[in-house]
Amino acid sequence: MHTTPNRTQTRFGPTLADIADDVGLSSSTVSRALDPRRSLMVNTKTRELIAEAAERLGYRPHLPARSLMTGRTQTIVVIAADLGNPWVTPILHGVASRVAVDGIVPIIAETNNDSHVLAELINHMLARGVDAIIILAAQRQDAEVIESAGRIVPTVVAARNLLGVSVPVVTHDDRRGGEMVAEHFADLGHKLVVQLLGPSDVMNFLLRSEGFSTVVKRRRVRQLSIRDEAVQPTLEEGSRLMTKLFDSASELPTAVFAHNDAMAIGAMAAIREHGLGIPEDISVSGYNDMPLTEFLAPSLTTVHYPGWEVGHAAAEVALRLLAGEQGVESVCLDPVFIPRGSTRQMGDQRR
Amino acid sequence: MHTTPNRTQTRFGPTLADIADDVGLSSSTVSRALDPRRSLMVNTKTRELIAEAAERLGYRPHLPARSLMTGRTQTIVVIAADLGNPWVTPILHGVASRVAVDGIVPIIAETNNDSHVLAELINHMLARGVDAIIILAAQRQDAEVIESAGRIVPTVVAARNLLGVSVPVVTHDDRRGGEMVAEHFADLGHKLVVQLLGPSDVMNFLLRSEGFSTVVKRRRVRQLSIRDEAVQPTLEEGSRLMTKLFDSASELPTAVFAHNDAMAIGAMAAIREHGLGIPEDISVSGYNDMPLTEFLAPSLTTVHYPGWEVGHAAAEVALRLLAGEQGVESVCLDPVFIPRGSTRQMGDQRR
DNA sequence: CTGTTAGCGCTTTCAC
DNA sequence: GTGAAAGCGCTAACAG
Repeated sequence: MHTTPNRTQTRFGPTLADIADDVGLSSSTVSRALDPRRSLMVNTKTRELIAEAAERLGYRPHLPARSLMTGRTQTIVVIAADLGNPWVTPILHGVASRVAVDGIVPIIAETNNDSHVLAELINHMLARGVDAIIILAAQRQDAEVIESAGRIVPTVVAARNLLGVSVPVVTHDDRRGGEMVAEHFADLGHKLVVQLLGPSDVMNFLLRSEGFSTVVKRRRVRQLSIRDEAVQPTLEEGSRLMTKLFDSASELPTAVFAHNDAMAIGAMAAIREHGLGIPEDISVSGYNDMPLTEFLAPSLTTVHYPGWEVGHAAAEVALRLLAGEQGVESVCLDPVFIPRGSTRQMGDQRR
Repeated sequence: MHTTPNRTQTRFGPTLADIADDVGLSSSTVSRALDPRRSLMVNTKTRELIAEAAERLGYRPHLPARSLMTGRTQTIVVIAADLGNPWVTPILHGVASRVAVDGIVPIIAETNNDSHVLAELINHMLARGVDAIIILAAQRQDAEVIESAGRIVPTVVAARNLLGVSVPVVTHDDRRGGEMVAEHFADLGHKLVVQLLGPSDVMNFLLRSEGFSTVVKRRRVRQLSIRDEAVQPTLEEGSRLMTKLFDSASELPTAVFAHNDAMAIGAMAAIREHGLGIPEDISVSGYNDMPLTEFLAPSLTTVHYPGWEVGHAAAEVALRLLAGEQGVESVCLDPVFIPRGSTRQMGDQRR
C-alpha cells in the first residue's frame, strides 16, 4: 500500500511542500504568497489561507536552500581585528544601522590581527556566499588577499586605510588628525615632544605619525624618538614605550602623542609611576575619543574618530557595489580635535 | 548543434561538476576525493589528480548547497547584548578557541538589550540553519523564546543567568561575588554602604545584589537605598545614580558597590565632582575586572569575571548538545575578588 | 492567478 | 573504486 509520505518529519521542519499539501495548492504558489516581493501575484484569499497555514505549521524559510537559487544570502560580513577594542563598536553599529534597512543581517568575525586568520576568514565567507565583505582589519600585507576577494564579491576596506587596492576604502583623515595634535602642542608652547607609535603595518598609525611630524617640523618643535613601536596598540604597549623613554632619554618631553587612547592611558600610568603629573609635568594626547576618555582623571585630550559614520558609509558603499553600481568612490571623513584636561599651556602651574 | 555547456560561467565559480569534466570523472568521485572524511575511499592517484584540478580551477565548496544535504552549517552563533561592553570580548574568545578545534566558525550578533531583536535574531539564525546558539544576552522576559529555540537547535544560555529554562546555563556565581564585596567592606570597618543597582531584568545584577545584602545584614552593616536602578549598566548610569544619592541622601555612605566596572567609573567621576576623594572619603568596588580597571587612578577594586572560561565552557556544552549527548549539565564558575586602590580601611587617612 | 517542470551545487544511496 | 540517479528546499521559467 502506498500512503502519503509523512513530510512533517523532514530535517528542517515544515517546508513549502508541507504547506502546499496542507492547503491543497502547489509549492510555487506557496512560495510566491510568502515572498513579499511577489505576494501580489496571488489571490488575496489564497494568500491569507497560505499565511494562516504557514503560521499554524510554524513554517520557517530555509535560507541556504533559497540562496542556492537566488545567489544571495542577505548576509554581509564585517571582519574586525579585535572586538575588545572599543573603537570598533560604533563602526559595527553604523554598518548594522545601514544594512538593516535592506533586510540584511551583518555577521561579525575577528582576526586578532593575524593575516592568516583574515585570509581563512575571507575564504570561508566566500564559501558561505556572503553578499559583501567589509574589512576593518586590513594590514599592509593583506592587500593581495583583499584585492582578490574584491574580484569575487563586493568588498570594501574600512576604518583602517590601505594603499594599492582597487576596492573602495572608507576611512577618515588620519594625517589631518595627527596634524591637529601637533598644532595643539605647538600652540600650547611645547618645545620638545614625542610620539608613541602604533604598529606600522596599520596605515592609520603611519599617517597619524606623518601628519604629526610634518607640523612639528614646520612649527620648529623638537621631536624625540623612542626607536620602537607598539606591537599592538594596547594599554600595555603604551606603558612599555613610555617606560622605555624614561629609561633611555637624556631629556624628557613635555608633551606625548600616543597613537590611540588605550596607549595614552598606559602612558599616563607609566608617567605617574615615574612620579610625574599630568598635565603639570607632561601633557598627553590620545586618539579616537573612546567612551571612557572623558571620565578619566584628568580627562583625555584626543581626536574624535567618527566610527558610526565610517561604518554607515562603508555599508552604503558595499550596498552600492552589490547593486552593481559602477564607479563607486572611496570616502574620507574628517577628524575632530577634542581638547580636554590632559594637555595644558607650558608654564601653567595650576593643579 | 549541441556544444558542451560552458560550466565555468556558473553563479558561484567552479563546481564539482566542472572539476569532474576537467579530469574526466564523475562528480561523486570528486566529492569524495575532496572530503577529508571520505577521501580514503578513492584511489590515491585519482585523488591527487582531483586535488590538482581543484587547486588549478580555484574551486571553493559551496557551503549552503552542502548544508542542504548534510543538515549542518558548521556555524555557531553567539548573541551578545552589547559588543561595546569589554566584558563580552573574553567570552567570545573563549567560544572561538573551543569551536575552532572542530572546524566551526562562530558568528556574532548583537541585540542592544532589545528582546524583540533577540527574538528576530534567533528566528533568523534558525532559518540560516546554524548548528547551535549561545546566548549571552538573556533577560528575564526572554525565557520563552529561548526555551523554544532550545527545542529546535542546541542552545545554551551563558554569562547572563536565566531561571526557569531547560537549556543548559553556563555562568559564574554572581551571588558569591556580591558576598565577597560585602565581606570586604565589612572587614574594612565600613558601617554605612550603598549599592548602585544594575538593571533588574538581568539576573546577574539581581544575584549580586542579593549576595551583597545578605552579608551586609549578617555583618550588621547599614545599607542605604537609592530606590532606583540603572537602565543600562553604563558609565553614565553609574554617574547618574551616584549623583542622585548625593542629592537625596541625608547621610553619605563610606563605601559604594557598583554592579559593574563601568558604573563604578561613572560613580567615581560623580564622587570627585562632588568634591570627595576616593578612597579617602568613599571606597568604591566595581565588578567584572575589565581591562582598564587596573590602570585607573586609583586602581579599581573589583571581582574578576572569568569571561574566557565561561565562553569556553559554553562552547563545550553547545558542542556536546550538538553531538547528541544526553543529560548535559549547567556550569557555574567561581568569582575571584581583586582588592585594589579604590577601597580602604575606615579611619585610614593616608592619601 | 496557479501549476508544472527544471535545476541551483552538493552528498548519498545503490549499482557495478 | 567509481558512476548514475535521486533529492535536500527553494525559486524561476513557462504554460495554461
